[in-house]
Order: sequence, then C-alpha cells, then structure tokens
Amino acid sequence: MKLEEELKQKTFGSPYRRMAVNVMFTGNWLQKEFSCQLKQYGISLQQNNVLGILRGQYPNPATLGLIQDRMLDRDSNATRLVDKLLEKGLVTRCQCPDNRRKVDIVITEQGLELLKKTDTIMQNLEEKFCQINPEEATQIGEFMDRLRERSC
Amino acid sequence: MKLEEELKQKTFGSPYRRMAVNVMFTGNWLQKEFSCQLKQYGISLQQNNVLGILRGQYPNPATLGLIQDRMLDRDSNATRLVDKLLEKGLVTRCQCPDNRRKVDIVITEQGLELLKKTDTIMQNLEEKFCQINPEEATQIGEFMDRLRERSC
DNA sequence: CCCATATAGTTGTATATACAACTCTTGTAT
DNA sequence: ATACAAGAGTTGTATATACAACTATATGGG
Repeated sequence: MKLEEELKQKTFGSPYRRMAVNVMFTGNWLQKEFSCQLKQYGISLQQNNVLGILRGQYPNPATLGLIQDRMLDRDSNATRLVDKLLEKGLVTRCQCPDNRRKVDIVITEQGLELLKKTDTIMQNLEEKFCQINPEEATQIGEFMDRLRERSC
Repeated sequence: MKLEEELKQKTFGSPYRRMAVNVMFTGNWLQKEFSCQLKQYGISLQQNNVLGILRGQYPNPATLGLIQDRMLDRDSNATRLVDKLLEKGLVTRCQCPDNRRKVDIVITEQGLELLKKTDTIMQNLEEKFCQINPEEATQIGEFMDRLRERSC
C-alpha cells in the first residue's frame, strides 16, 4: 500500500519528507514483521541480533562492548539483553580472566540451534520481497548507506 | 558509513538481507536524528506526529481512532500520547457531543505555534540529505512502498 | 606507591511500546 | 423494552528504550 493510503495523508510536502517518513515507517514495519515471527521462539529481534553477533565470534567469546558496537539498536541495554539470553540458556557469561572489568559471553549449543531455526524465518520473510528483484535490493541498500552520509 | 562498517560485519549473506537490515537500521537512525532535535522543544517524535495529524484536521476535531489510524507507529498508545500533549497545553480534549463514546481532540494555538518551530527542524534535517538528489528521494520512496507490498 | 583518569559493566529511573482486559456507549434483533 | 454484540477509549502490566549515575578495575604520571 502506498504511504499516502497507509497514513491517510494526501501529500508529504517534498520528496525528501516523503522519503524520510517512508523509510521510518517501512523500517518499523520490517521490525514488526520480523519480531512477530520470532515471538514463536520466545525471543525478541534484539535478542536474536545479539545471538547472531555471538555466532559471528564463536567459538571465541565476545564482550558486552563488542556486542553493543554491533547491535542494530545501540541504545538497547546489552547487559539486560544478555541477562535474558542467559535465563534461557542461550549464552554463558563469565568474568574475563585477563581483565576482570570485562565479561566473556559465548553462545551455547542451544543458542546455535535456535539461530538455525530463526535463520529460516528470516529467509522465508526475505523471499516474500518478491516485488523487489535482487538488483533493486542492492540498490536500496546503497541508497540507505548514502542517506546516512551527512558530510555536508 | 557503509552498513558493514557501521555494524562491523563483513557480509550480510544476500542482497535482500542486507537491504532489510539496512532499512531497519536507517529507519532507526532517522528516528533518532529527528527525536534528538525535537527534544529541545520537549516533545517526542510520536507526539510531534500526533500534532501534525491534528493540524491536518484543524479546525475540526479528531478522534483517537483517527489519530491511531494515521500514526507512524500504530502501537503507540494514542490515549497516553494525547495525555502528554494535554499536560503541555498543546491540545484540548472533550467528549464528543454526538457520540459520547468518542473524544474530540483539537490542537491549540500553542500547539500550532510549536509545530511551526518543529517544521523548521524537520526541513533543516531534510536539507542535509545532500547525498541524495530529489529524483533519488522519489525513487527511494517508491521502493519503500513496493517493499511493503507482500501480495505473494 | 598513590592518585587521577579512563574503561567496562551494572543499576536506576523515566518514558515508551505491545498487548490484553476492562468500561461505557451505541446499534440491532427479538 | 431487553439483551447482546460491536464500537471507542481507557487502564493495567510486562517488556523495552533512553539516558544518567554508579561500581569496580586498570593504567600512567608524579
């Protein structure tokens, strides 16, 4: 559905305004699509994101700082996200022996198993973007990168 | 900055995955840019959004249902957002005389004044998208509309 | 060695989001 | 009329987000 119908608004003033609103709206929409699907496995989008980061490091541990740096939403509180994953047995956490300020976080077997399942979800959802061909997907990605460049 | 540097990730598997992650990330980034600027006026992005909707109806009243339908984030609780605006004297709220289930919400002079200021902020931010020309902005908007079409 | 400063996490708190349950009002079928 | 379902908001609660203050540890200069 076009943005105008979606928000019942006739016009957005400028193409820039329409673009900005549309990117925010579509980003929110995407997050809801994903998190809605993830709910059946009892984890949130951010939690899944953290698990993915930990898999990237596996079998090495990651610190909270490293996780925070790579999260989609940097302001989510990594400590508490990891708390949740710990409760579910998806990660282990222990004080780093070299530097006791740090904590080493490692994904568990169970966490890796769960990721396999959520990967499938993600893939299925991505296959539904059939209105966009792969070249366009690439182009959209490039546009997003440029949108965030604010050197001026 | 490219998404790969931003999230310190080498690759995103498929162009669709990269696109999806990038739209979510960029949408969040945009929302933070805007809400950060709005903070100086003591309102949130959603509150500003509601004020804009009310201005669209002005001088007619809007009901909560109408507001909810047009909000960028539909799950935000319109009742409580309006509460906040009411506290600040930016809107008035009273029971609709025709149908006492409804409430009529109208933006105040003060609310309209505030919107003038936040409009400027928005415009300034939009002008900073200098890496994107107007034609590209239009194209991005169209891509977003198509991305949300999931007829298959 | 001691102190100031920087680092790495944790905790607290206010606000926002998601979702369900609840209240009051209206419309409709018997 | 009366009862029952639908409509429009409100409230409650659990979780998440934003941001600041706090604790513990490490480092480097006098």
